[in-house]
Amino acid sequence: MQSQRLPTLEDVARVAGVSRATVSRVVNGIRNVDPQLHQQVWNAVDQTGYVPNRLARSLVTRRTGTVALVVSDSETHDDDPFMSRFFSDPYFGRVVGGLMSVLRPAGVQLALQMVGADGHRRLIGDLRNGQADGAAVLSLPAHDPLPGLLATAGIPAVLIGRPAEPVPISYVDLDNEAGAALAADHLAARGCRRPALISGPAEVPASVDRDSGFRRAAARHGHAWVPGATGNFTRESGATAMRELLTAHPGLDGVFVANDLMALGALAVLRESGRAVPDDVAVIGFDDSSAALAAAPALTTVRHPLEDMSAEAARLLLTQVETPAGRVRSVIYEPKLVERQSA
Amino acid sequence: MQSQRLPTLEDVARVAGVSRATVSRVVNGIRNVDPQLHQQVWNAVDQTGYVPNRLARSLVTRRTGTVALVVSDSETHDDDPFMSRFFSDPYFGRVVGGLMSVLRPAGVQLALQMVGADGHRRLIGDLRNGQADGAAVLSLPAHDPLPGLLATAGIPAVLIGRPAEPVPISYVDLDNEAGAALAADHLAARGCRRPALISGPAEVPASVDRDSGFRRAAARHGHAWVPGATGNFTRESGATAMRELLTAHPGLDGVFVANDLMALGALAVLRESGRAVPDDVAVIGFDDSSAALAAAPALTTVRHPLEDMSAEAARLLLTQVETPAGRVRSVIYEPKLVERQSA
DNA sequence: TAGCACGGGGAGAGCGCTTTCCAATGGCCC
DNA sequence: GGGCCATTGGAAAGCGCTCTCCCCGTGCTA
Repeated sequence: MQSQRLPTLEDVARVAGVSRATVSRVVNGIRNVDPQLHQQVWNAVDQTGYVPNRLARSLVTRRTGTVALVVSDSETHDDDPFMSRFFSDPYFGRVVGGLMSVLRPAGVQLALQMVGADGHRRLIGDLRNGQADGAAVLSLPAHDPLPGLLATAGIPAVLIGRPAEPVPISYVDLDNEAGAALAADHLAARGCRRPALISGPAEVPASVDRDSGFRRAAARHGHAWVPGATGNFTRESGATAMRELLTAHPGLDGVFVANDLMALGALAVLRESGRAVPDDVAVIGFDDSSAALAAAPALTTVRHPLEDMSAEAARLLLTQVETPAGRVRSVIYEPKLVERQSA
Repeated sequence: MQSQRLPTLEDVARVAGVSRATVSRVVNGIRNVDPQLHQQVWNAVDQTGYVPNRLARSLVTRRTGTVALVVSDSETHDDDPFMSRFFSDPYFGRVVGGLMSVLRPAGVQLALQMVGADGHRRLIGDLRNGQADGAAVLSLPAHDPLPGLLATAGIPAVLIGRPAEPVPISYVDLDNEAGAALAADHLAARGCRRPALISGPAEVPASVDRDSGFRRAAARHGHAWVPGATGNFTRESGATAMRELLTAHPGLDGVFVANDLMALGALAVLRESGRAVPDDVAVIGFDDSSAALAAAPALTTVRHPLEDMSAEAARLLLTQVETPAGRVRSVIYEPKLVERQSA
């Protein structure tokens, strides 16, 4: 192990026979430098194997070339198994992939930050101190103070999914209402007479929108009221909800499930109960996650372009980092229905 | 936006009426400081809202409190869609979740680093410069120079999955051979007479082991030779492989698939072909990822305790960071069979 | 020929923190 | 009561880098 001192600017300068300042200029491509010196410096860099120290650089430039992906879970605790569930959910990976697709070409790195309720102050402090240039926020709990704190602190930040309370902060989101309406329309078009609904947690904005979007569209098709049950976006909760629904309304012939994972659970229960999908009961999911294709029958679902949205979030964040004075912006995506076999 | 200068140690010192050094000692809990001053300092910290600047601290301590999760894909390019595939694969999320379960309580942060072949030198440089205290490496390509480079540079690092070539570096891995043998035994126990095999890419060590493990165990059960096809760990490739297999060996009555995702594809093809699972053909997957439960019928599979392994990797990494002189270590996990409905 | 503008390079002051070294203080023993 | 050690706080030297000044030299104009 060669934990020798690493070459610094100073060393390169000595080898090249110039001053630190000049090496810095050459390395950063700032200002014209005499071509010959320029060459000398690069030779010295190669010779010494110099790599600029990002930390030192960031300390003075106040720029890190890193953005944070903040996963805010102020309501859960460290020992809560929730987190592992969250990471293995396809959701997380899609977000990371989308962010990376923009960040990587831009040479920006991604740091993962998980914060609980106690970590907010610390996080804001670190961010303001230049721990990262900005933050993409995945806000899990329904009423999260974090977006507000970020806005107040003037930290470049973009939310993935709109905040529960209005906050002057940029975000990308999906038109969840429209997506749910798509599902309702499709069910109606198939001739469903008794649609039902499995919603997500009532505090999550996306759940609420999917719920109301579906009900409103169903109403347009003459269903003044639609029976519903609630889950928490996990497979198991979807199964439970489906069982409830079946007990209370054995005659239902279509169900819209607020995400694919729950739909998977619903599908399993339907199968157990001896109902054929889609012939006896049509099922529509939401997200078009990898789970949708894995399902049998393959899930008809509402496509949630999470990768695109995350990529856009990264782009917004990057511009915001460039131009801190810029306007707060939001981009809403239109969902579309992906028709497969379950409905 | 209050982009005022943030309070520094200096400011706290002024407010508390002591020197910077004293504040530093108090904040870091180093050496006994007079209890009264101690209190004064903390008051001043609260009053100013001081948060230590991690960058500045790291610059001098040579410790960052961050480890990197390096995803090495030296064979792919930026425009390769491979990466998005990788992130949405359950694999990635499980690794992150496992690492986080150890890192978070330890107050260590995770930075995501993706490097292509061109980025190696840069990565090593950054790491040595103290960009991160160590690296957990997810090495995708078969013959990756990165592990060797890390070892030579003396950077604390742990591989998740053993390196293709022997390299003096710590790693955690699964006994893939044993896992595959489990599958073969189970198939035999069910009375399969014509087992087949869908393997992963031939260059990936895990694939090779699963392949040879299965064949060896099958041989013990009297199957001197087992027909096989190869995929690349994606669902689609699993479907293709299954089709090939079915064409060449229509009479097969059991198949071991080297990962769950491919098994999903295989299941779909089997269904199309009118074969019942497990009655006509028994299917066993590998990984016990979330996909296994989503499958219909639910997949019998070999459990790959990736979260535990990643957590252990994080632990190894952390000790290695503490004790750079420590021995190179490897931890091998034992797989076990999870019996569900597909076999 | 004197004056001036401008391009290019060096010196040095920090960025915010830790940590070594030293001085001052107090307590204790002889 | 004086000397010595342990304890505690301060001064200051960096960590490696950027960037503002400032100076020097060249080439042009008047």
